[in-house]
Amino acid sequence: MGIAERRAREKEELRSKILEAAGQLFVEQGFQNVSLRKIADRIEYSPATIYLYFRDKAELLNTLCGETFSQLLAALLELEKADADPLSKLRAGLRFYIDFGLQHPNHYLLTFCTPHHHCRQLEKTPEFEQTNRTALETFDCLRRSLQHCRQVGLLEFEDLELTAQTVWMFIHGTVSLLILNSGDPHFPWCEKEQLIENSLDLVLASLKCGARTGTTKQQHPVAHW
Amino acid sequence: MGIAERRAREKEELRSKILEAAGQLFVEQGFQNVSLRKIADRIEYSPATIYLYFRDKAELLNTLCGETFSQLLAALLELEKADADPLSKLRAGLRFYIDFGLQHPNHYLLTFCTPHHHCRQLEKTPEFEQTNRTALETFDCLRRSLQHCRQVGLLEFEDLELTAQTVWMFIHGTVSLLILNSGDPHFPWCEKEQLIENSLDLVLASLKCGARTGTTKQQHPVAHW
Amino acid sequence: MGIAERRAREKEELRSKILEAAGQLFVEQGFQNVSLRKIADRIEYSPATIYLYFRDKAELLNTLCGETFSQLLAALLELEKADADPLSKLRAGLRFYIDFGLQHPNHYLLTFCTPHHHCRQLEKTPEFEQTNRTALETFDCLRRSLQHCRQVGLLEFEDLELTAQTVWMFIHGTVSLLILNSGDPHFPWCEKEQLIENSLDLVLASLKCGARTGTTKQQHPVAHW
Amino acid sequence: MGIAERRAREKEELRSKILEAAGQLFVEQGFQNVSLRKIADRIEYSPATIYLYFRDKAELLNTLCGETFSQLLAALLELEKADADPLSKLRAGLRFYIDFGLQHPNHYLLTFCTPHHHCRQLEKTPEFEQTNRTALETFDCLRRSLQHCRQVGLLEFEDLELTAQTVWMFIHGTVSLLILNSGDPHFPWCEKEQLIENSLDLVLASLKCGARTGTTKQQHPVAHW
DNA sequence: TATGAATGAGACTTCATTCAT
DNA sequence: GATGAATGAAGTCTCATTCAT
Repeated sequence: MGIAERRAREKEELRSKILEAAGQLFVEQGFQNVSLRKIADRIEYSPATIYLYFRDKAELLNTLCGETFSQLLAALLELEKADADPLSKLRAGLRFYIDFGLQHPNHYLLTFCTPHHHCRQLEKTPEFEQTNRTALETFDCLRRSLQHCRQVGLLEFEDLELTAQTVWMFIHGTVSLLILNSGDPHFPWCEKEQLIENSLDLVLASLKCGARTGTTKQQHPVAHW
Repeated sequence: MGIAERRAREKEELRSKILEAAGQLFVEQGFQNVSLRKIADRIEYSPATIYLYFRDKAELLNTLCGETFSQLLAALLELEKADADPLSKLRAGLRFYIDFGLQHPNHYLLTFCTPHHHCRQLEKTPEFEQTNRTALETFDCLRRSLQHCRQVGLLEFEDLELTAQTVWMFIHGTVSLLILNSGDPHFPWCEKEQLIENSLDLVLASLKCGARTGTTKQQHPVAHW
Repeated sequence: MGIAERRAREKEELRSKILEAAGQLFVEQGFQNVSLRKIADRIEYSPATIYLYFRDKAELLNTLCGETFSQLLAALLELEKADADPLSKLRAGLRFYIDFGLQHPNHYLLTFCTPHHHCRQLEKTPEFEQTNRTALETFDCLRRSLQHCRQVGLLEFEDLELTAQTVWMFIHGTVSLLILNSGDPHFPWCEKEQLIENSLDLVLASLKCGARTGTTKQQHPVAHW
Repeated sequence: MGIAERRAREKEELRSKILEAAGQLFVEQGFQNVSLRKIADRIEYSPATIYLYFRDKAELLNTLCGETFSQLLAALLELEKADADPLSKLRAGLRFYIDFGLQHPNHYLLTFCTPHHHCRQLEKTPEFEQTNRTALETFDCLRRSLQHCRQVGLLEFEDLELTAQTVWMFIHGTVSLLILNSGDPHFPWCEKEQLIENSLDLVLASLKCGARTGTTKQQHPVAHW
């Protein structure tokens, strides 16, 4: 009994070690430059061992993304239950999303900033379906939160879906640039905390005023390249 | 003299050919799938020839991005001269930036969505310096444009630098997600044009209302992972 | 006592299961594509278990071939007992050999069409000795059958051993080409049944006429390559 | 001029070296067990170098077979011109075929005794088409030779195609067993030269007597396994 | 007895890069 | 200036085999 338990525990630990090593290497060396061999080297196991835990490289990556989403979703669902006004909760959720990305830069880049050309073949696997469902649920949190704010009159907007997607794009822009360029000495970056809070301020402000009010769509020259 | 001139001209032409072929291939096949051999094949030269023009692959890529963003800068500077109100010109500039990204998705991803681990060794090369200067100048366009709008009372904000960086982050979020996920069938994306225009609307709205007005910074739980 | 017996029986059953699964897989997937893991998967045991029954892959294969050819021998011995004239029985035996090969193409290929480089180490094992004895006995059937035919005047030939070996070579040629190329669309193969019967006709005809009669050994140019 | 020539010569030499090494290794280690690495090691070149001469392993094998056929065909066509009676020429051709196989055992096994599962993808390449055409032409030599013998009354048979294919099967049986088992100490093989000549004697005898004469197709028990 | 876990070796293949010519 | 030839390193992945439990 104890033996079986210990085995299961050890197996789970190695699995985690693989995922952790993979995540670290992605940050250190860039996603494309990490091979299964390097991951195996880092944890001092044979490359073949990895195949005992993940069918192939694609599944390893997918798992990495999936785990990230699960954690994020769980935390966001927790935040929803908080006893606070909808706007505060919206802001807290967005802030949480940003912090989460900054604390898991490798997973974030992997999930949102990397072309997933390998997904074609994964689309039918149950793991992928699961990851996908989690992602959609996560986005649902944002929809709900915005909807709440509108219902109680704290925010104004017409199209919920369009608004939610735009808000996500903005916040994603903040997270991804902070991850990628925070250490770049060639650009006079403002202080990180300031950038985050200002992002949240602007996003919420844009929805408070009623975005469309007085805004005229301008004619713009089309870029031909 | 004529001979030397012709030689110099030919040399420059081949250099351009290489860059052009590389750029095309990036668009066609995606960044990761382009090898020097493929570039060489397309222009019907030997792979070794490329090394007469670029020290290594990194330098080739860096040059390519640099040249691409020179085009962006040139176009944005052109837009500045237009005879229009500052707000329209700001909006046109942002729109142009988005379109540019969508039309050069691979260059955009390479420049803004990829960790640049290879830059260490490039930092001292004159090509890199040049690229960097271009990037800073491009960002200056945004600063100037925002400043104009504030001066004439069309927009309100306190910190110019902070605002410019935040605006860029938002717009970058729009571009990068549109590039990466526009074809993703697993997410109910809104129509691309709608997303772009809504992004511009919201960004400008946030600056019109005076972002800080009435916004209270919320206490938020810190994420521990 | 009962326990020991049951255990021995169970052990023998698992051994049979392994051999059976291996045989099936060879037919289904071709010889080269069968790994120990696939065999283990099919019987729902661990790959390691196979090593409790067979020293290594080579021994497994050897045993498999040995058992298969035991079946051939048994059937041929049965045919011998039939109440028919010797020539009919010779023909029936050869026909049986051909059919057997076509029904066990992978075993046949493995045994007769594949260089046995691994035999060196196997030569001393009792399993190999057994296999070998079976093969020799099988060939003895052919010798006996030919001898019978000669004794009763149905066939004419001088050297029994030489004749038997030649007949086997011919029939082997028929079997092996039918196995390897029967599905080849690039060659205008005659109908399989025709080829088999014609082979038998020609073989027997050659022995009826007295092969040497009137045949002059021709001078032939030696091939130098 | 001299330089280009030398280069071309050197390139051709290396190509030959690769093919030669591959052929040797097939004999020594068995076809399935030869990897590109081993071939590269033997000629003391890098594995990658082989890819400069052959697209992949399949093309290397195909070339090997193709070259063999070409040599065989050329020699057989030469034999056809000889001034001799058709029967002698037929026998000489068959003998030549046997000798050729014994002198190129690796090529022979590769071409005629190995399942060509990899050909599916090759079928459309011009190299494969060429190899195939050569093979068909080679078989045509046999057809013509048999036809000549029949025309001048030296041999009797009904169906030319059926007869040619059967003769080939017989001769192939002789060649392939001699190649594979000539060194087998477990079987009391007759002397090689005797086996060859006896094969030729029997084949020709079977066609002289008129195979069908007096041969009754026997009822035979069907093998059920 | 049976096996889960692990691995060394090796499979085919591609790539960025170098160098003699 | 241009390149044909060559390669070391690395890529993903499979396999027969071992061993502690």
